[in-house]
Amino acid sequence: MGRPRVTSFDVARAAGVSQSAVSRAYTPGASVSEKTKKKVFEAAQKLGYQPNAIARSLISRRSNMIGLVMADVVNPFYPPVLELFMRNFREQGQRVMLFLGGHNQDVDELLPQVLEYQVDGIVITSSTLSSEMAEHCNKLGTPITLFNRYVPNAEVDSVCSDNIDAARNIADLFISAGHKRLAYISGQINTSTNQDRQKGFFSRAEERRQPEPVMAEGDWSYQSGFDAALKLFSEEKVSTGQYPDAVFCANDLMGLGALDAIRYKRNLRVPEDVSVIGFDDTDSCSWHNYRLTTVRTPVEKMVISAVENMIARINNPEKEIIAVLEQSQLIVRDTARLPDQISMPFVADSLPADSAARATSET
Amino acid sequence: MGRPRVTSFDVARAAGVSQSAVSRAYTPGASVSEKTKKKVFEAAQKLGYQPNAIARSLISRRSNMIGLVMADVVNPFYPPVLELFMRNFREQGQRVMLFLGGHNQDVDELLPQVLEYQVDGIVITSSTLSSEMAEHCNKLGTPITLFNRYVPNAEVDSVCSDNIDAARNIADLFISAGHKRLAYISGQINTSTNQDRQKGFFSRAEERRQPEPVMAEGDWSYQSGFDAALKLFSEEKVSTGQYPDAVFCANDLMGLGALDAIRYKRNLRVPEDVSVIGFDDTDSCSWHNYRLTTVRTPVEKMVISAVENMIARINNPEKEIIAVLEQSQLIVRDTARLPDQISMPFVADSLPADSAARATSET
DNA sequence: GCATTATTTGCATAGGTATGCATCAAAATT
DNA sequence: AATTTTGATGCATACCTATGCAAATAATGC
Repeated sequence: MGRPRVTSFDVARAAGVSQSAVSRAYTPGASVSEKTKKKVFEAAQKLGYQPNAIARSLISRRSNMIGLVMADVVNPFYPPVLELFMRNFREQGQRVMLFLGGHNQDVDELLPQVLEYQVDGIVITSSTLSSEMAEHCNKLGTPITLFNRYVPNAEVDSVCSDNIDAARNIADLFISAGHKRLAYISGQINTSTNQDRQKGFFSRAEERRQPEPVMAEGDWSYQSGFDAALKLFSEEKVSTGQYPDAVFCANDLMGLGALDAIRYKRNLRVPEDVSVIGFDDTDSCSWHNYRLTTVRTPVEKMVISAVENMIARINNPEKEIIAVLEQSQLIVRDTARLPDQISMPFVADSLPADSAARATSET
Repeated sequence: MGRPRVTSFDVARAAGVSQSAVSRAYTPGASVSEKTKKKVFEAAQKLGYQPNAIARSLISRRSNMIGLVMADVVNPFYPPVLELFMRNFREQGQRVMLFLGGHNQDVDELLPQVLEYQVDGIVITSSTLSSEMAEHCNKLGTPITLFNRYVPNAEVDSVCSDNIDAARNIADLFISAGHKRLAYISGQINTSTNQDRQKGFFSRAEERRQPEPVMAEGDWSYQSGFDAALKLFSEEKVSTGQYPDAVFCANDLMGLGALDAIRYKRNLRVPEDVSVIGFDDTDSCSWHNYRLTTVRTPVEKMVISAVENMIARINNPEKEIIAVLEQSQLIVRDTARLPDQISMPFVADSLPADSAARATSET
């Protein structure tokens, strides 16, 4: 199948040096004179030689490949995460083998395929693996980092944001601002992300002696948020005034769906009649027609932590296991009435006053 | 660094067979008895053995890895493309090494890194490579497929959608529906995608003896579409009635931005005062508040073509070069007045009449 | 039961690079 | 000029698996 390849031996012959010399020419910091280096590169250039990373990996026992297991690229939360991982791993000289489809049960089946390729490490986003599998990887010496998933007592690193805490804060904000009828639109109920957000929201409401929030089930999608809101704001409830006055949506997509339903199907005003808060700070939240108040996870910081830690562990397998837990911020826009005192870190993302002016002034 | 690995020799010893037998046990269709196969797998199980794909690649000259070069994962057009590629390549037993950041000039620098890993093939989305680089890959026997980019006379396969034709059709639709003042909001002007869409739109307008469409420059982002629309619909133009009555946006994101600007900043009605058409059929187009009429590229079909062709070429390097060109469809929603006779393939994506009813009936 | 064919098995080698060790040349020291 | 130190080079081997070939075994036909 493959044509005869140009190898380091060919280059060596053409350059009049040994194969070792060729190898060293391509190894930064190896012991080679500038002169032979030059000879080697010239010969390589002429022959169209490229070092074979596969062969290198075999002998050096370092593939410089990271296996990245992603749950759901289509959810707009993930593309930026993917991009950040790619960029940061690349800066560390690591290539990325991508694997999709990581619901928890899948991951155990997927990992052997990843391990086959002798990746230097594995990052798993938003899914967990069995403890047996973790043990297996550990035995093989392949480090694993969980991103957005925490496993107590497990032998794996993890980098998460504190969903429970953030959701508790949202409850606090709603209540302190005087909302009386809280509601929650859930993500897929069996996911840990959803469970944490729900738990935080409900538990804080209870602590502050509020009636239990009403809940409608979604699946993270826009349409499910839209539908869920139609249920929470049934025409009957709207006509009797017995509709929620504060809705926490487990992610932005559902938040936007809910917004559209509340405003355009039920003709309620946001935030005057109803406050809505989302989660993730997806791009579309800042679109002019939405301006959804939401929670931003420090994704960049998290990815950088994950990558740095992975590299450190590859270089030192004995490194102690870490469990990073980052705090989120509230991104204040226009869809929620908030108390004077905001009880969590926040950023006001107001529209630049001159935006329209600037844009038109150039015509 | 790496612990001592479990190799096929270890398994062979434990199973009381030769290393060849172990290898064959893992090779589908190889000549091994069921009995030894069983012995091998049991020993492998006990030792935690996994075949080493790196070593296999080295000798078999097949890495079963595809290099996928993506331009811009953050643009919502691409995540579905990525997912499709992942799924289809996986079904063909191929893993994917992902590489980001492929603007044309980058690709030539990026490819050597991809080739190092002896990938069986390379897919490049939305970027081109120099003819020298194409020649280089050709010499190495590494097939290349361009996705969404066509290079006349080049020695590479390509799978594209016909942007020019689609844009011509949009112009036709606008004109036939009686629009008089056409406008175009461009993507980044140096990209071929934008150039094709622009060329098609303008050339057809000219052919039909319309005044040249006015144009505002965007960069594919929501905000740039918003800003571009503010320019096209300056307050002065709006007050004198001299604003465009039909806007073709080079992608959906800009289309949505334009919609928001036109409706909420300029208080014009869409589609009564202005028709807007986008491109790509991104998810958010179908959101209730937008319902953007747009053009859908047959992405799935294209990815399947690209993958099938790649596999075929890997198995037969002498296969003739193909250049697939798929037609797009119009997705009819609510943002454009259209003629009675629609001159291109189309789908009416009307809101399900019972959607709201169904959603509320369950409360 | 013997000859013939089909199926398994093991041996030995190849695939392309990195690296410890020994050798050798050059530079530095006295 | 003789000796030590430094740096460059080549040799040989290891990394782990796949596969052609020959030998051995099992299955088949008569």
